[in-house]
Amino acid sequence: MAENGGAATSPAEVKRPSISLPAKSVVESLFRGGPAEASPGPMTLASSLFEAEPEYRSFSQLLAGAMASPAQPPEEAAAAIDARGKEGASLNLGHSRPMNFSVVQSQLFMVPPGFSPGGLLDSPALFSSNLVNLGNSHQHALAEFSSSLPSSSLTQPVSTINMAASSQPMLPITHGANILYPESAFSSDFDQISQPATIVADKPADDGYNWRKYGQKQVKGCEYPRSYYKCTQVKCPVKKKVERSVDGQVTEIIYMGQHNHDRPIPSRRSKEGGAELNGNPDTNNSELLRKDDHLNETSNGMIGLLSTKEQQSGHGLSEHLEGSSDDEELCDGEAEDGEPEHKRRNLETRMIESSSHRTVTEPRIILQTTSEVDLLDDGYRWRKYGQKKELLQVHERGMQSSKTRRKGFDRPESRHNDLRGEAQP
DNA sequence: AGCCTTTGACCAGCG
DNA sequence: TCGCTGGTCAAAGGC
Repeated sequence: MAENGGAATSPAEVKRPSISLPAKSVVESLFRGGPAEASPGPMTLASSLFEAEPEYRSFSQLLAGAMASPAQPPEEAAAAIDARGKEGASLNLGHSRPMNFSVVQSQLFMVPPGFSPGGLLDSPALFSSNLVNLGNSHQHALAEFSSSLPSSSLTQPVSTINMAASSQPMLPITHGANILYPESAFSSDFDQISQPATIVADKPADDGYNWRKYGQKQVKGCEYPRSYYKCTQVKCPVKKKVERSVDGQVTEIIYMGQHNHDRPIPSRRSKEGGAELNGNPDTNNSELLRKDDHLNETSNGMIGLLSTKEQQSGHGLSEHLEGSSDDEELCDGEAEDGEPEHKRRNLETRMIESSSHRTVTEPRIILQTTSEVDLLDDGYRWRKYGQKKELLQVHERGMQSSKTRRKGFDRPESRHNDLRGEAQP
């Protein structure tokens, strides 16, 4: 039988550059106050950057401040954000910071059921054109969410979190160490249900709901087989698609639909994932969930999308840093012509549009480099050769990349969609 | 016994 | 019309 997407998908063969923290730098200060051993995720980096700037209280202020470059006064930056808010906004936090690394936040922060992106989406601070008054609770919640990312985040090239419409529980995020953050950790009813702090990748997404796998396919252009799950609750229309890497890590989860029922009782789930329930919800999660209560007021979103592919892909950072490489985040065989990718993007866009009741503006936070030559600690030395001022264009590329995943491996183009006895290694 | 996963086959949309 | 592709069905088997 044909190899699953090509034998080249072996993790050992895929060299994924990772980012390590500079021994001493501003970065170090970012982690102060956090758990001793916990390394923050990229979002933490971002949020920490925000917090390190006390004068920026609201997200809009953060944006304004971030937008302001030495050549662009904050007022102009804020105006630019106002003008482009509907298209998303980029943050340039590097203007006044001696950062010698960069983190690009792009694409996928899709809020799954329970996390109620509706709350976030309803938040004018995050998604309105004016980007006004991001409540501290939101900012804090976001920061908390970020801080809950696994420590391995720092060794990931880049964290891509995309927010779109969904009412699904927070998705687990897998990282190299098979640590998942339970989507339920962001659900409003978390307080009532004992939840794990971490779950392993054996379960694609223990979000508190019960899922039945009803299919699996090798999707063309995607590295890993995609599994199809249905919520086992009767008459619950929710489905999700999960892509896994060969080593079992979830690389992407796409939620479709909205649960029309409450979560099953924990005992039910404990049967399926007893170990998952053994974890002690750390204070971060607990607090985060309390924060999330503010966010979980509405749930109009229908699709959640989460991807860790860019985290796992060592190219993500560098390409983002180069500022024009989102288009390269294509599945194999599609990078050149882009047409199939366009099709795919349209399909996914359609999915979201058809199932969401609102127009979703994806947040896009970009931390750009400031120096011409940046040491990224990913083992390579990067030279910045360009920068675009047009946020709209950047965002549009971001929209594309949010729907595309970099495919780093060759895979057969012939029809081998069905996995026939291709057991996991 | 019930629920799950696996997997070959089928279906529908699209170019 | 045909082939490709993603999504789903459903039988079989496992736990």
